Amino acid sequence: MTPRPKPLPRSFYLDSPEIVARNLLGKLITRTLNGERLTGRITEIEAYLGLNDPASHSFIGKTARNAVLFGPPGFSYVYFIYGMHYCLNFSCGPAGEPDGVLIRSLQPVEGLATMARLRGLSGPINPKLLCSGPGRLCQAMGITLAENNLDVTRAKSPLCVLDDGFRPASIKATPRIGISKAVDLPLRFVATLD
DNA sequence: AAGCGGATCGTCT
DNA sequence: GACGATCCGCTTG
Repeated sequence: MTPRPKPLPRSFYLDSPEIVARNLLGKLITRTLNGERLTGRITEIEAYLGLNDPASHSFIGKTARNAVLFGPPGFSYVYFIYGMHYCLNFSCGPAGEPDGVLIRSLQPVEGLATMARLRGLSGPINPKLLCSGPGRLCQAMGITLAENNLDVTRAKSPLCVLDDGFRPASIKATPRIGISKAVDLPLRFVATLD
Protein backbone atom coordinates (compact mmCIF):
# COMPACT_ATOMS: atom_id res chain seq x y z
CA MET A 1 0.00 0.00 0.00
CA THR A 2 1.46 3.31 -1.07
CA PRO A 3 1.48 6.19 1.40
CA ARG A 4 0.04 9.55 0.47
CA PRO A 5 2.66 11.45 -1.57
CA LYS A 6 4.73 13.69 0.66
CA PRO A 7 7.15 16.49 -0.34
CA LEU A 8 10.80 15.55 0.01
CA PRO A 9 12.38 17.65 2.79
CA ARG A 10 15.28 20.01 2.19
CA SER A 11 17.65 17.57 3.92
CA PHE A 12 17.03 15.13 1.04
CA TYR A 13 18.92 17.50 -1.28
CA LEU A 14 21.90 18.02 1.01
CA ASP A 15 23.83 15.00 -0.27
CA SER A 16 26.29 14.90 -3.17
CA PRO A 17 24.64 15.28 -6.60
CA GLU A 18 25.36 11.63 -7.47
CA ILE A 19 23.47 10.45 -4.40
CA VAL A 20 20.65 12.97 -4.82
CA ALA A 21 20.28 12.00 -8.48
CA ARG A 22 20.06 8.28 -7.67
CA ASN A 23 17.63 8.91 -4.83
CA LEU A 24 15.36 11.07 -7.01
CA LEU A 25 14.72 8.25 -9.46
CA GLY A 26 11.14 7.07 -8.99
CA LYS A 27 10.06 10.25 -7.19
CA LEU A 28 7.14 12.38 -8.44
CA ILE A 29 7.33 15.88 -9.87
CA THR A 30 4.06 17.77 -9.66
CA ARG A 31 3.50 20.94 -11.62
CA THR A 32 0.40 22.96 -10.84
CA LEU A 33 -0.65 24.92 -13.90
CA ASN A 34 -3.91 26.89 -14.08
CA GLY A 35 -5.25 24.84 -11.20
CA GLU A 36 -4.48 21.52 -12.88
CA ARG A 37 -1.92 19.04 -11.59
CA LEU A 38 0.56 17.64 -14.08
CA THR A 39 2.56 14.81 -12.57
CA GLY A 40 5.40 12.59 -13.76
CA ARG A 41 7.72 10.03 -12.21
CA ILE A 42 11.46 10.62 -12.64
CA THR A 43 13.10 7.95 -14.80
CA GLU A 44 16.29 9.65 -15.99
CA ILE A 45 18.53 12.24 -14.34
CA GLU A 46 22.08 13.57 -14.50
CA ALA A 47 24.41 14.86 -11.78
CA TYR A 48 26.49 18.03 -12.25
CA LEU A 49 29.35 18.45 -9.82
CA GLY A 50 29.59 22.22 -9.62
CA LEU A 51 33.03 23.75 -9.36
CA ASN A 52 34.69 20.36 -9.91
CA ASP A 53 32.85 19.66 -13.14
CA PRO A 54 33.74 21.37 -16.45
CA ALA A 55 30.35 20.30 -17.85
CA SER A 56 28.46 22.15 -15.12
CA HIS A 57 26.98 25.61 -15.68
CA SER A 58 28.47 26.64 -12.34
CA PHE A 59 32.03 25.59 -13.23
CA ILE A 60 32.81 29.13 -14.44
CA GLY A 61 31.70 30.68 -11.16
CA LYS A 62 28.60 32.54 -10.12
CA THR A 63 26.69 34.51 -12.78
CA ALA A 64 23.18 35.91 -13.01
CA ARG A 65 22.00 32.78 -14.80
CA ASN A 66 23.41 30.09 -12.51
CA ALA A 67 22.95 31.95 -9.21
CA VAL A 68 20.31 29.51 -7.97
CA LEU A 69 22.85 26.69 -7.96
CA PHE A 70 24.93 28.65 -5.44
CA GLY A 71 21.96 28.98 -3.10
CA PRO A 72 20.37 26.48 -0.72
CA PRO A 73 19.38 22.98 -1.89
CA GLY A 74 15.91 22.06 -3.08
CA PHE A 75 15.28 24.91 -5.52
CA SER A 76 14.51 24.74 -9.23
CA TYR A 77 17.14 25.91 -11.69
CA VAL A 78 15.61 26.44 -15.13
CA TYR A 79 17.60 27.63 -18.11
CA PHE A 80 16.89 28.21 -21.78
CA ILE A 81 19.07 26.55 -24.40
CA TYR A 82 19.53 26.23 -28.14
CA GLY A 83 17.02 29.00 -28.71
CA MET A 84 14.27 26.40 -28.35
CA HIS A 85 14.21 24.51 -25.10
CA TYR A 86 14.05 24.85 -21.35
CA CYS A 87 15.75 22.44 -18.98
CA LEU A 88 14.81 21.72 -15.35
CA ASN A 89 17.36 21.16 -12.58
CA PHE A 90 17.30 21.09 -8.79
CA SER A 91 20.00 22.62 -6.63
CA CYS A 92 21.62 20.28 -4.16
CA GLY A 93 24.46 20.21 -1.64
CA PRO A 94 24.93 22.89 1.02
CA ALA A 95 24.48 26.58 0.17
CA GLY A 96 27.61 27.93 -1.51
CA GLU A 97 28.33 24.61 -3.20
CA PRO A 98 26.82 24.93 -6.69
CA ASP A 99 25.86 21.32 -7.40
CA GLY A 100 22.76 20.29 -9.26
CA VAL A 101 20.82 17.56 -10.99
CA LEU A 102 19.24 17.77 -14.46
CA ILE A 103 15.88 16.07 -14.92
CA ARG A 104 16.01 14.27 -18.28
CA SER A 105 12.92 12.12 -18.44
CA LEU A 106 9.63 11.43 -16.70
CA GLN A 107 6.99 8.78 -16.95
CA PRO A 108 3.73 10.74 -17.21
CA VAL A 109 1.32 9.97 -14.35
CA GLU A 110 -1.34 12.69 -14.27
CA GLY A 111 -2.57 15.27 -16.79
CA LEU A 112 -1.55 13.44 -19.97
CA ALA A 113 -4.08 15.22 -22.18
CA THR A 114 -2.80 18.64 -21.16
CA MET A 115 0.79 17.50 -21.60
CA ALA A 116 0.03 16.37 -25.14
CA ARG A 117 -1.62 19.71 -25.90
CA LEU A 118 1.32 21.70 -24.51
CA ARG A 119 3.65 19.55 -26.60
CA GLY A 120 1.61 20.36 -29.69
CA LEU A 121 0.77 16.71 -30.28
CA SER A 122 -2.54 15.62 -31.72
CA GLY A 123 -4.23 12.28 -32.18
CA PRO A 124 -3.85 9.30 -29.86
CA ILE A 125 -1.55 9.96 -26.91
CA ASN A 126 1.76 8.13 -26.88
CA PRO A 127 3.01 8.53 -23.28
CA LYS A 128 6.56 7.84 -24.39
CA LEU A 129 6.65 11.03 -26.44
CA LEU A 130 5.34 13.36 -23.74
CA CYS A 131 8.16 13.77 -21.22
CA SER A 132 11.16 11.84 -22.55
CA GLY A 133 13.97 14.37 -22.87
CA PRO A 134 14.82 17.49 -20.86
CA GLY A 135 13.28 19.89 -23.37
CA ARG A 136 10.18 17.79 -23.88
CA LEU A 137 9.34 17.45 -20.23
CA CYS A 138 9.56 21.19 -19.70
CA GLN A 139 7.27 21.81 -22.65
CA ALA A 140 4.83 19.14 -21.43
CA MET A 141 4.70 20.71 -17.96
CA GLY A 142 4.66 24.34 -19.05
CA ILE A 143 8.01 25.05 -17.40
CA THR A 144 9.86 28.21 -18.50
CA LEU A 145 12.19 30.77 -16.92
CA ALA A 146 9.21 31.83 -14.79
CA GLU A 147 9.65 28.55 -12.90
CA ASN A 148 13.29 29.27 -12.04
CA ASN A 149 14.17 29.47 -8.33
CA LEU A 150 11.06 27.82 -6.88
CA ASP A 151 11.23 25.95 -3.59
CA VAL A 152 10.37 22.37 -4.57
CA THR A 153 10.10 21.19 -0.95
CA ARG A 154 6.88 23.18 -0.41
CA ALA A 155 3.64 21.31 -1.05
CA LYS A 156 1.93 24.46 -2.29
CA SER A 157 4.73 25.41 -4.67
CA PRO A 158 3.75 25.33 -8.37
CA LEU A 159 6.62 22.85 -8.72
CA CYS A 160 7.09 20.23 -6.02
CA VAL A 161 8.87 16.89 -5.67
CA LEU A 162 7.00 14.15 -3.83
CA ASP A 163 7.73 10.71 -2.44
CA ASP A 164 4.91 8.20 -2.68
CA GLY A 165 6.98 5.28 -1.47
CA PHE A 166 7.68 3.92 -4.95
CA ARG A 167 11.11 2.42 -5.53
CA PRO A 168 12.64 1.74 -8.98
CA ALA A 169 13.20 -1.87 -9.97
CA SER A 170 16.75 -1.14 -11.08
CA ILE A 171 19.15 1.73 -11.76
CA LYS A 172 22.00 1.94 -14.22
CA ALA A 173 24.68 4.61 -14.61
CA THR A 174 25.99 5.81 -17.99
CA PRO A 175 27.89 8.82 -19.36
CA ARG A 176 25.96 12.08 -19.66
CA ILE A 177 24.29 13.19 -22.88
CA GLY A 178 24.97 16.22 -25.06
CA ILE A 179 28.02 17.61 -23.28
CA SER A 180 31.51 18.27 -24.62
CA LYS A 181 33.55 18.18 -21.41
CA ALA A 182 34.00 15.45 -18.81
CA VAL A 183 32.18 13.17 -21.23
CA ASP A 184 33.27 9.88 -19.67
CA LEU A 185 32.00 10.22 -16.12
CA PRO A 186 29.06 7.89 -15.40
CA LEU A 187 26.80 10.60 -13.99
CA ARG A 188 23.61 9.82 -15.87
CA PHE A 189 21.23 7.55 -14.02
CA VAL A 190 18.40 5.68 -15.70
CA ALA A 191 15.72 3.83 -13.77
CA THR A 192 13.72 0.82 -14.73
CA LEU A 193 10.28 1.18 -13.16
CA ASP A 194 7.85 -1.67 -12.95
C1' DA B 1 17.79 3.35 -38.63
C1' DA B 2 20.78 6.72 -38.58
C1' DG B 3 22.70 11.02 -39.68
C1' DC B 4 22.26 15.91 -40.99
C1' DG B 5 21.00 20.57 -40.30
C1' DG B 6 17.51 24.18 -39.11
C1' DA B 7 15.16 26.52 -35.60
C1' DT B 8 16.11 30.50 -32.42
C1' DC B 9 17.84 33.40 -28.24
C1' DG B 10 19.87 34.06 -23.53
C1' DT B 11 24.21 34.33 -21.72
C1' DC B 12 28.91 35.43 -21.45
C1' DT B 13 33.59 36.94 -23.99
C1' DG C 1 29.39 37.59 -31.96
C1' DA C 2 29.62 32.66 -30.86
C1' DC C 3 27.72 28.84 -28.97
C1' DG C 4 24.98 25.70 -26.18
C1' DA C 5 23.31 20.03 -20.33
C1' DT C 6 18.04 19.95 -27.51
C1' DC C 7 14.36 18.39 -30.53
C1' DC C 8 12.34 17.42 -34.88
C1' DG C 9 11.78 16.55 -39.64
C1' DC C 10 13.88 15.43 -43.69
C1' DT C 11 17.24 12.97 -45.98
C1' DT C 12 19.69 8.90 -47.19
C1' DG C 13 20.84 3.97 -47.30
